[in-house]
Amino acid sequence: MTRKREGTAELTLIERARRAQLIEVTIELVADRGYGGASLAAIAERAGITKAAVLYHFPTKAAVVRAAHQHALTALVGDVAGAVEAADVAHRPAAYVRSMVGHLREHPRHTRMIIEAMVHDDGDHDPAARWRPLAELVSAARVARGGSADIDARTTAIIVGGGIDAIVAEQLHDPDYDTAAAAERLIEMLEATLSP
Amino acid sequence: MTRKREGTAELTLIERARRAQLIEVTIELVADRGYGGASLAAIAERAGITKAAVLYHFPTKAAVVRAAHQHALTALVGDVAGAVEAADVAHRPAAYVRSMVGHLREHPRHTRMIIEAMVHDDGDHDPAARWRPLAELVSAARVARGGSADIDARTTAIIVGGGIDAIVAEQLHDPDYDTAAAAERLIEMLEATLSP
DNA sequence: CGAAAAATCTACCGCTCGGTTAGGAGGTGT
DNA sequence: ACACCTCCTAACCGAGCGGTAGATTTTTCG
Repeated sequence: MTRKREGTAELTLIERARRAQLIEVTIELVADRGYGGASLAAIAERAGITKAAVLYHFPTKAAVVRAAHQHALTALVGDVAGAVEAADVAHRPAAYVRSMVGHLREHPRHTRMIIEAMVHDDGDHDPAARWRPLAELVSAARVARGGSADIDARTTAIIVGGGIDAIVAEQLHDPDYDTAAAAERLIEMLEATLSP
Repeated sequence: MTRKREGTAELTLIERARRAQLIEVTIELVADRGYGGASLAAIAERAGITKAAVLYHFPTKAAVVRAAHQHALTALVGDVAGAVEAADVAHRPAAYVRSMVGHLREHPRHTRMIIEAMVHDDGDHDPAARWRPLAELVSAARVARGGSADIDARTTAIIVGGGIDAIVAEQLHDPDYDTAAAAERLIEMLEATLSP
């Protein structure tokens, strides 16, 4: 019986290590072969164990993928949040774009993982929701520059967010692509709508 | 043996009709339930026939999806090409964005079909290639305005293309979203990098 | 050492997938 | 009446999927 520890989990060291390893290989797999290509058998094989062992550590395949997605996502948002808070309000949208593109450049697999999970998994996920933090930074920046709160910061955020995704996608295809320059160009376009 | 007509196909009327119907329901299916949700059984059921009958008209499932994708794509590029040619060179990038967003607004299923096929199907598809026509319009427009050919029209095109995708994705989630206004905002940002 | 607990393996189940095979209904031309 | 072609169905196949059951090895610890 797959009785598992309940409540405030104190995980064994090896359990921790396995979970971390499984998350790692799942990210690799999803990044390289897409969501559908990350079957339990494939995950197990790359981790050097069997399907059943994988399902000993996670209740379902969906849980594995969810954990992998979460792992990639929290690393990203932590990084970006740090960079954004270090900037003054008027330049936070730029800092947001710069740090996000930078992080994704250094962790391309995480990128694919996040995009794949977004696109495929949860049916109707609102794109606007994903970029709402950016929308708020845009509004605040406009105010800080003496303008009115942008009445359609939502649209600006959606467009810029799409630009970020596109830059990262291009880098995934061509590792030599200069994403830093592309980010600056995107920021340039963003600034054009930011000033009053 | 599935011997099929070879060479310069003269298709029967009913064959034409079935093929068109199958393409139609495939587009619906892919748009609503994603690429993976468009199984042969699902396509057949929605068309009122059996899987085997579907495979009588198309050699493989991939061929059905390819045909559906092609159908959606040619309609789009025809529409856009017309609008672009009607504009003078300096304003063609704007016309491109406007007409593409407009077309996709009127045919939301086609949109999903195209995006889904791009993302999922053919492995490593270069995003830059998809937006290369736009990149050329950008270069030409800069020249027409007396500037130098943009040295990184590629990046501009990638960013703007990502913006288009994002606007359309948002419309798919929220049918009341004002894509026309969003397109104008995107054009505004584009124009900022277009003038010398 | 020896028992309990943790981690894993082997073997299987039911399901769905894309695709194949053999054949039959219905119209058409001779 | 017969053969032919088009369009379709019913039944099946092998592979891969996520998941389960029970035995078995490995680790932990008194």
